[in-house]
Amino acid sequence: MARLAGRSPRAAPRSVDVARVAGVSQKTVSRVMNGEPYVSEGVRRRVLDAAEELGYRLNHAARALASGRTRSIGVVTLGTALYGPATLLMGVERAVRDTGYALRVVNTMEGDASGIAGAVDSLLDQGVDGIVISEPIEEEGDADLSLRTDVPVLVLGAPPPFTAPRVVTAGIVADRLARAVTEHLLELGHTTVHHLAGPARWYAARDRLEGWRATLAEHGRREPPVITGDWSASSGYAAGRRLAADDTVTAVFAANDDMAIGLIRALLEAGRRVPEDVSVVGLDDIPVAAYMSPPLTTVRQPFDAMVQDGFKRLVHAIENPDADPIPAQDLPVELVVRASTAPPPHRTTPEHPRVSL
Amino acid sequence: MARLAGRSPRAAPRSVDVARVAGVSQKTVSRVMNGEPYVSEGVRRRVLDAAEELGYRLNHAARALASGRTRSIGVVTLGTALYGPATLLMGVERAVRDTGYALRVVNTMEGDASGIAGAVDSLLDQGVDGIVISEPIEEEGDADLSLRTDVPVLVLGAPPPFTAPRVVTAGIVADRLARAVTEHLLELGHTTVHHLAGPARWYAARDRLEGWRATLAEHGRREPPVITGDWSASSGYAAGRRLAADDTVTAVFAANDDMAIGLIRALLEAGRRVPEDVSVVGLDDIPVAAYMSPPLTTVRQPFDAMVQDGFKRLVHAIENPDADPIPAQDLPVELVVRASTAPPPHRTTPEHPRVSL
DNA sequence: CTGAAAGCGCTAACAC
DNA sequence: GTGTTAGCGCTTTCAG
Repeated sequence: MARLAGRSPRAAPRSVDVARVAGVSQKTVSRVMNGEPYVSEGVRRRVLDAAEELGYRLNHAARALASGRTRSIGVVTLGTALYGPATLLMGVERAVRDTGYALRVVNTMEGDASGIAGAVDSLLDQGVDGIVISEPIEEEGDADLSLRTDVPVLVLGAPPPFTAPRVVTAGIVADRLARAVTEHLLELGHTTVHHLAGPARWYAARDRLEGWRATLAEHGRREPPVITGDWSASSGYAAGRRLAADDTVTAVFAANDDMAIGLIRALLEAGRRVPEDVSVVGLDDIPVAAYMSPPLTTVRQPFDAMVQDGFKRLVHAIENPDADPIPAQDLPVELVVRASTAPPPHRTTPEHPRVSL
Repeated sequence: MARLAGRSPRAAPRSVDVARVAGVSQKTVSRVMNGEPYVSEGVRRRVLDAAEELGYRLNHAARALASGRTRSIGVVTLGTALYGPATLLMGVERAVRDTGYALRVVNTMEGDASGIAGAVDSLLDQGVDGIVISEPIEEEGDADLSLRTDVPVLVLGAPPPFTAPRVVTAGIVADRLARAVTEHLLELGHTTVHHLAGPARWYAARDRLEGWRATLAEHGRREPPVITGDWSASSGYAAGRRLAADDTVTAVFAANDDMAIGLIRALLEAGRRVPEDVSVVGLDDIPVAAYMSPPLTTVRQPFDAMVQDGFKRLVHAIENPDADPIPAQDLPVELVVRASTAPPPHRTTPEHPRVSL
């Protein structure tokens, strides 16, 4: 049945209403709203004025239905306020707003049944034009995740072995983070470096683990057993208690700053001095890292550049389906040396009878 | 012009396609997809099977256009990875997924021209059914922000003087956070408490400032000059350098943990012991707070409960436009006493000759 | 440079 | 319980 001849007074104005006021066709209004060429300046102004006067607001649902594109991109994040993921998400929001796309967010929680694939699915379901997966973690079953997607996908952080038609990745810093840390410690004179890793399911944790391992191997150093935490300061603390008992430990690389902080606390409580007895380095450079006692040596990832670069390439892939993808940019890693690292204690005989300096 | 008789093979299946396969009308498919009653079990199964077989996926844009509702809610956040805002956002994501709504995010950055109103506008523009404003800050011009919105709005964190048709707020912890801290310090025997506030534009900062001020007044204590930071550890450090120079300072309440951490570092560097010479308490209980040296005394906000409660009420307001709003729940504040607070140093002459107990 | 007509895929309202 | 009919407000295609 016809809705009604004279629409309810409070109904939102439509483009035809604007057209009527401006004295043009509805299609012309559409042209103006989309910034299409071939509209004379005079008409454009009239339309804009009419729209303004009526308080016209384009209906995105109608546009999406008619055009088949939603002009929105979806992001899959972990449901945590962890520094890395949270910073990345904010970066994506910032990047997206400049492009005119809207942002839809869905998160996977660790141990989530449907996982990333489910999240991607729900995004596809909502009809996004592109997808960003931030800090992926490994799914339950298959190691090789194949995304059944026809929209471009950007993977931020350590890229898992995704199989998807149009994937773009960013943040090829991969093992360079771990390498920078490990080499710093080795250069300081430590015989070897211990590693407090992140949860094995996180690709970011694996990258660091492998980078550390490779660096040690290249330098012909013994690889001590790995300890695994869960990114939290409390897991770092637990690890620290174990490590403190072993006085061959002189250098530890924690996979993130939170764990490094917990670790240092445990070391200190056990009477091991940092950095005199043991050097500790974290990763992230969280805002408080510089204000620890001692100030934490750490590595910083170029989150902003990473997101910006990745996003630019994602949008390119969305808008130029057939063009070649833009190559990824090479991003710098920044080692921030502060006071939690130092040369190893001097060893005369079996043990270290030595004070600072 | 007609698109084409036999749709392109790769086109997504529509509900009519499902209907054809299931041997029912298109409307029945719609009923099944929406879980409407009055569909026999047999038909429902046939439809579901057909949908599954075809890989049918409901078109949300079409649904939104036809129904006038998008089943999505928008969130306005600050573009920061600060603990409070980030945690709140994650909470909202978690809450939203259980309700079947989709989430759209837009962020305001501090000093943003359009500010919250602009963000709300862009959300309205995208057609959301409800809006969440997390941790609002004051806009450029007007103090009294009136949102021209017809959808319900949930304000998380300190509610500003919003004027909007259908606002719901959550997190009435308001001055209780500051009160808990200030009273804790006073009970320890400190004559007064200094305050390192957050940026004045943040309503959350004001709440804390006022709570601290009120508590001091109630106890008849002198109110020391306020120092203002920007939530960062480095601003806390700067404040700490100033405070360290004044040895009448025995207790400081920092408006968040990051600033408290910077503050403590500055105090320590200046040779003032924490907590023996000066007690410091933060606010948030960030994950590393317990692993500082000394472990930080702080207050924790019930973020999860706050979001859950608020969100439940928002959805209620969306789905029952005419019903009375659900009253806000009273939320607890949790003071976490660790080692950064202690009774004030013993003073022999002018001041309080007293030790603990 | 501008306009007319025909849908996009779904839900709403009403029969049967 | 189920089907029919009319749009939702845009973009698209093709004529002018």
